[in-house]
Amino acid sequence: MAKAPTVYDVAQRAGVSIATVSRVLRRPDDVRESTRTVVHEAISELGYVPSGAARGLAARSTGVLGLCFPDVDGIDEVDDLPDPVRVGEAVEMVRDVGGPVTARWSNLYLGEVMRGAELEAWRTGHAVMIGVARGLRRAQAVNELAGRVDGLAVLSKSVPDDLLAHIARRVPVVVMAGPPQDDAYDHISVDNRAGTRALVDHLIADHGLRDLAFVGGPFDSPDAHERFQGFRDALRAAGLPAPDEPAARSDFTRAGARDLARTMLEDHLTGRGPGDETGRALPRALVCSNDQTALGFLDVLTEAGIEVPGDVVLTGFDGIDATQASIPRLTTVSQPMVELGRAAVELLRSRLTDPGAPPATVNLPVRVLLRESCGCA
Amino acid sequence: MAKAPTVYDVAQRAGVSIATVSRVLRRPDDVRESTRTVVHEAISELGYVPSGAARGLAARSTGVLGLCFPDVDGIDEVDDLPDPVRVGEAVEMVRDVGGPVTARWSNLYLGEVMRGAELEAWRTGHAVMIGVARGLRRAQAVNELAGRVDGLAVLSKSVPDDLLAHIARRVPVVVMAGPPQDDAYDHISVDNRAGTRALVDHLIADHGLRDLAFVGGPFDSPDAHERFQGFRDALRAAGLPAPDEPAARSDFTRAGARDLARTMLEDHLTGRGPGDETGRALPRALVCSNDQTALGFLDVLTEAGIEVPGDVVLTGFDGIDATQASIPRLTTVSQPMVELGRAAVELLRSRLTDPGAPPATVNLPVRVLLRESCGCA
DNA sequence: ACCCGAAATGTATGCGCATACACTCGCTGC
DNA sequence: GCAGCGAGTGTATGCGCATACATTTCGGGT
Repeated sequence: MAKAPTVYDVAQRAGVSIATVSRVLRRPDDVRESTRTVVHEAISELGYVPSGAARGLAARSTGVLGLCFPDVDGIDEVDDLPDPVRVGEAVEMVRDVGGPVTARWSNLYLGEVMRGAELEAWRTGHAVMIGVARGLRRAQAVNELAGRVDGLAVLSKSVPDDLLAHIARRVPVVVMAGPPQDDAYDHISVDNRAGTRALVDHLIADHGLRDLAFVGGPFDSPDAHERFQGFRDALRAAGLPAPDEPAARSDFTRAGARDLARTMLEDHLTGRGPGDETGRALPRALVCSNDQTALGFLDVLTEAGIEVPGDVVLTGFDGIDATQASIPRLTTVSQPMVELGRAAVELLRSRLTDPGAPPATVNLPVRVLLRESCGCA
Repeated sequence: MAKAPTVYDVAQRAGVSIATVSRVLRRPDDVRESTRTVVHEAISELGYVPSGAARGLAARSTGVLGLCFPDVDGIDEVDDLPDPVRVGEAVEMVRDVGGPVTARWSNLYLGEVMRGAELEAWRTGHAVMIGVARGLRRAQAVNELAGRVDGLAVLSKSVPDDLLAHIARRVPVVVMAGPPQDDAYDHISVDNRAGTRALVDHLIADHGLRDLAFVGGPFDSPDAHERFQGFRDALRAAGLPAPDEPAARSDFTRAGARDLARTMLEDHLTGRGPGDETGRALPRALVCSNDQTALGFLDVLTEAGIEVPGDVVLTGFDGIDATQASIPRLTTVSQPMVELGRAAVELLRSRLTDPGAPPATVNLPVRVLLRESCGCA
């Protein structure tokens, strides 16, 4: 690393001009084979690696696409960081007494989106740079990311609107997993509504259920809202009355859902008076707005001796791994995480090709996974 | 995106020189407040985002750190890509009849490593660029990555030696999760040996086990080898005879482990002659070189009516999520994935600070998770 | 008012590369 | 024997910024 060799060094060593060196790398067919060989030898001997910065500057395009995620760790400032494991520390023995399974869903989610993006980027010869819009210096971080890339895919809600508007003046922006929205950006969204609709259609048509309730999510979650709409679509299509509001709202966490479930259970019991049979007052099916919610309900229902799917049918949304491990396994709707990343990059590329096209929205299809919790084998 | 504004545009609009604009961004304290305000206004009005390429070129440092992963998808060429989900396709209904839980361990693993790296990079104001050394154009991809970063963290085995040597002449390289090796690079490794040692110490000391066997991994896995060494360390320390070779070798997959387990079970049974009690011939404890192997064994043992930990004690290594969902839950050793990424970036930074220091190797401690499969509560 | 040092700002240059354009050859065709 | 041509190569320039250095402005002391 004494001093990284440049085109000039290579040119001198190979006895050619820098233009030829550059051509050997960029447009090999324009150079005679014998010359090419000489240059390659010089490159190899010197350990030459072209500077991406210089190339990017000269070519007016970096060949890098950016991916911007929200901060799932909830770290606001440098001080919030947990201490790193100290090097040389002894092996730690932990008596793991159980408790809720570690929730790494969001990490997996982001990881898969990244994988999809990287895959598609690689296919087309792009590199991927990631950034997390986190902390007080968020604006600066996002700006720097935007300054280094040819296009930026942003996970919905990870960047404040004004900041997004600012960087969008420099690079094309694709918003991932947000609600289809009528702004100036391209969008990749997940078909929450159609997914829930298909799931509930199945519950009604194939399992003959008519008494269904929807457990919603936070008020500010567009996903939860869309899923509720899908729920209503299905009910209406079946000629059933569709509620205006979810029967309840979870905070999307398993623990929160447990509390909610306990409350609901009590209400139903007391509301029916003493001596009533457990759970009879519950809806026949609970369609939850996400998996964590469904799993929390499952915990409480099982604990209370209410059988799933016998007494109550339960479904989730997202397709997290834990839904395969629960008893019974949870019927859910699987998110196209990898596709999300791929589609975002694909859309960015087409935007770069045709900057003038009107903003596009791509709605990705989902997959309904039918398992035991809805009564399927 | 008509034409991204530059410092010149901002300078003109603000009525200052480009040097002042640059200073407002890089060293705000050198600029009078009133001037700063004017410049910031111009920046905001024009939608100015500094070019990372130009800055990198001028500053001779990009502020980007690279992360290079192997291709876990096994994609060699562009043609190998699975078709992306088609847009506008209908919701797919999948009857999920069970089978092995989807193995997303490696994705999670890489994702967590990335998360750790990003976290540490963010802390110090760096960006992270990822690359997957995949396909036939691997050399080019890695070169481009190296050309764009100030330092590169490479997952062991993801880059061929000669290529690594080439790029190491341009940027500092840290090798992650490889065996401690005496090459010119900095290394971050996981203390496989001490982890297994501690685990087996526990089996011997706390559970009084004396008849233990090690289920190894592939011959070419340094990790598996180190874990075996830890196993032997513990036996020897307890005055027990230590085998020269693992009792068997798995291919690190759950399915492969199942096959292996069945074969072993048959051998033991037939070797003992008819009428013998099931499983009595098996070792009292099976220390597996990774979790997938242990889970595969668990599948087969359970199927055969052999109780874990009653008849056979079983342990794994890695700490994948599935070990929390198995019955019984698997005692294992958890990998410091996030720390791996953090430590890599930390090491890169110190290397950038002091290029002259001798190559360093950091050995990350692991955590032993004691659960039911070894007899712990 | 004037001088001097510090603070603030401007000017000029180079980072390493891609590329437009100019140039040199070796041929072909006449 | 020379114009014309294309393949191969060299020369010169600019990409947008950071920064060394030059210059101006400002404030305080006398």
